[in-house]
Formats: sequence, C-alpha cells, structure tokens
Amino acid sequence: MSNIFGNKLKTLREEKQIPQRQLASILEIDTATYCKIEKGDRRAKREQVLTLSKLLKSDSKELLQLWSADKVYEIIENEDDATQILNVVAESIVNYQTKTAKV
Amino acid sequence: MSNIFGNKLKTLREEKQIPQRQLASILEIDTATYCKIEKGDRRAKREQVLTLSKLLKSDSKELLQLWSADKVYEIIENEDDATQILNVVAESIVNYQTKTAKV
DNA sequence: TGTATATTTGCCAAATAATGTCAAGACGAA
DNA sequence: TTCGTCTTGACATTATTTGGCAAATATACA
Repeated sequence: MSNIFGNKLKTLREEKQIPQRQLASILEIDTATYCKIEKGDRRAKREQVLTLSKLLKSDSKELLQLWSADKVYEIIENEDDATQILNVVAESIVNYQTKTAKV
Repeated sequence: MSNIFGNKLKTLREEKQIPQRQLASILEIDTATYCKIEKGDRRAKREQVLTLSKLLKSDSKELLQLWSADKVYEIIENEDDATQILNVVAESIVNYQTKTAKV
C-alpha cells in the first residue's frame, strides 16, 4: 500500500510534537480511529483533512492532493497498466474541459 | 459525468447489433441493470468486463482501462487540481516500483 | 396510426463496504 | 515496573452499492 497522506500527516504531527490523542479529540474521534487514519487503515473525511491542515499549519491543497492520490492509487495499484490508465483519465479530463468550455 | 466505459460498451454493442437483452442474459443480470451499466449508473464487475470484452470481441485490456479510468475520474472530478493529483499518483507508482525492485 | 420490441427510470430490499468504538496488547522512556 | 502513547482486532453501526421488479419511454416498422 501507498498511504502518502497518512505518512505526511504523521510527519507533520511529529514535527509539531503533537500526540495523536490531541488531534483525535479535536476531530472528535477515537484515538484508535485517528491512528488508523495515519496508518491508512481508515480514510479521513474531506472535512477532517481541512481541519487537520489548519491544526498542523500545512497547505490544505497539498494534503487534499495526497488524500485524493491515495484513493486513486488504491484503484489502479492492482491493474497492470496503471500509468496508462492515468493517461486515459488525463485525456478525458481535457476532453471534458474543452467540451464544457465550448458550451 | 464521464462514463467512457459505458459509452465504449454501447458503441461496440451497436456495431455488432446486439440487443442489451442478449448481453444481459449472458451476464445473468436484468436488462435494466445492464442498461444502467451502459449509462454509467451502475458499475460493472471486473469479471463482467472480461466477459463483455470476449462477447464483443474487443481488447479486454482496453475495456478494463476505461473501466478503471471511470473510477479514477469519479474521485478527482470534483477536485480543482485534478491533473496534479494524477501526477502525484504517477510519481508514487514510480517510487513504489523502484523500492520493490531494490528489494 | 397501432403493435411489438428495446431501452430507460424510479423505487425497494438485500448485499456489501466503510466507519467508529471498545478492549486489549505493544512499545518506549523514565 | 509504570506511565503515556500508539497500534491492532473484533464487533456493531451506518452508509453505499447492487440487482430486480414494474412502469414509463423510446424506437422500429407494418
């Protein structure tokens, strides 16, 4: 598994020397749940990502990117042509954008 | 929504002039369900994609790619930096591959 | 037009997946 | 050891997804 989001979260938290307990309490979740989020066993909610980025004084955009990236990764990690799939998606994004731009 | 998989499916089916009913029966699902798959309201199972590619004499790799691409697209379509996310994923794939290659 | 076939939609119940908590265990520092 | 922190597994709860049915709509064509 990849878990770039959880890893980043852990790094930021340890830099600031904040215990999991504290962040968990602010998010109003169990310590166990927070732990799992860092470990990648549970997915944080979008809203929680935003809260965390504020608490950790991190760029919310970056954290959201990593958070989404993990979700994408999970889908394609077991496909043998993962990067090709990404290309297909990238193309369809461009196509859709140009289409809507025309309308 | 994107639904490149369903669209491709429909195109292939119409090329071969096969009614939905027939494919649905082979997949052992309701016609309505098959219809929804083409429309993108329901997700085909991986196994069904393989079956369909055989029935429609299409490259199973291509259909699987489109099928995965739809899933990825759904995740990032509402993020404002969708293509950046794809880049992050692409990088983490490379990183992971090199790591496992070393081990 | 009318009729038969094909496709689509809305809604429901069942199946599946995701979530959070509790309890217990593991780890590290003092 | 003890304390505080972190981690794990099992479980109940909740949310999402799925497939089917029935009804509606669309399409083809005599």
